[in-house]
Amino acid sequence: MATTPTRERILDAALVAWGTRGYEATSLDVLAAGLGITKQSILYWYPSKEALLDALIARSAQELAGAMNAALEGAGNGWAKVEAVVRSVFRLAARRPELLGLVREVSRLGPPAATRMTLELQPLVRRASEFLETEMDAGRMRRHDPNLLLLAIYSTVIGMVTEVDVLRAFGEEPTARSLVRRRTDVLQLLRSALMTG
Amino acid sequence: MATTPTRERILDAALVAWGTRGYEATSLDVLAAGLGITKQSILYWYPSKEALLDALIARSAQELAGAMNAALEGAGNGWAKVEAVVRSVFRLAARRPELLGLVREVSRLGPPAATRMTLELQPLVRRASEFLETEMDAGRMRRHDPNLLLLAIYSTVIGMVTEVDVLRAFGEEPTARSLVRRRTDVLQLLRSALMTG
DNA sequence: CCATCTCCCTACCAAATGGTAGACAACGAC
DNA sequence: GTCGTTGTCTACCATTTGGTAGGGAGATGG
Repeated sequence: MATTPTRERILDAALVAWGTRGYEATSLDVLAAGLGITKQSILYWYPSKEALLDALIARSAQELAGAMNAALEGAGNGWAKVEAVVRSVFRLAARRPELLGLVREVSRLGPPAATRMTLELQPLVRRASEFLETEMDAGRMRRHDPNLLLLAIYSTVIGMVTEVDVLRAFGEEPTARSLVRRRTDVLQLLRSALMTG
Repeated sequence: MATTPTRERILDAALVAWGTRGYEATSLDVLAAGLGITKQSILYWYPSKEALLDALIARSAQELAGAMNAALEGAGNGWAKVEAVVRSVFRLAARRPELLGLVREVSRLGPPAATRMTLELQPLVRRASEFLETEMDAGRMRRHDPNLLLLAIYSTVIGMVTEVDVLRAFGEEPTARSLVRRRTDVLQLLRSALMTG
């Protein structure tokens, strides 16, 4: 197994720390200590904390968009495809729970970080919107504002983060499996609202 | 108009600042400057930053629970009541947009803050759960896990915060009115999934 | 064997943070 | 008038933060 280069290891550590404890709450020193290096080594690879966040956003957005795009371009249509896309996110989130946490964190941070991530994901959103319109034109889905549907689906996905928070507040650490099952159930609630027939 | 006592003004300022920019991101100095006082005056009323957060959580949870309780104890049943409760939150959030922001922020902060808020809202959650069970027993609502339904409804409400973030990422400041309309639409999506007949 | 480049380190620094100590003005009670 | 209380302030402080300057070990290449 090839040793991961420092550059990537820093991104990994930042993803975990910032996606769970938060950006302001995790200093470069703490980040470095967890990697067995010093803060100055981080600043060698990334000129500032903000630059590191920027790089992390770029990589994470690409990872998310990549997974969803694959499902979106794949076979099938109607509800099956909606489910396939959402499931692709769940699979990713089960492997890297901090990814969704980072999305939540970045959107909370506001511009310029949030703007950056939003722009990065925009092509994907547009493609998803087009898909929904096609489905509605074909009569396979009830007619709604596509952006509204995307928002509802997005809420379902990002709700996973909230759910983790709530469970943690009770001192309970949820398993990836239980989370995915639960979120899939919530998704099913949407199904009967969205689909015709 | 009676001048609001300092104690309350501090809570108000903290709610706005922490509910939008975040807890770690807003120092006591900044908070005090906005009030035209010094950090030491804040520390006179609240022994520490954490104690201030604690007091803020208590007051905010009470405010939220109070509004929802009134709607929950009111007349009506079935979907009308679900809508009444959610609308009561929307009305509150339209007047004090930072309230939901604080809920999001606190759940992100994790224990002990999140635990505190969760406990504070627990009675309300239990009562809501009982209401849903009554409705299902009476056949006015499809049978589901009540906690699942609450989670779905909660996602709809808290999604308002996410929506604000996303819009702000595009440099757009949403109006309270447009937000409420939008969220009500999302809520309607749930309706057909939940109700019988 | 020397020069260069890569990568991480030690040593600092200025600014900001949460918090403490204590002075001081206003004010009501006696 | 004096005394205690209340509420705010100025003056500090220790620690932490993001960031800079520069040294040095080790590989690489001529």
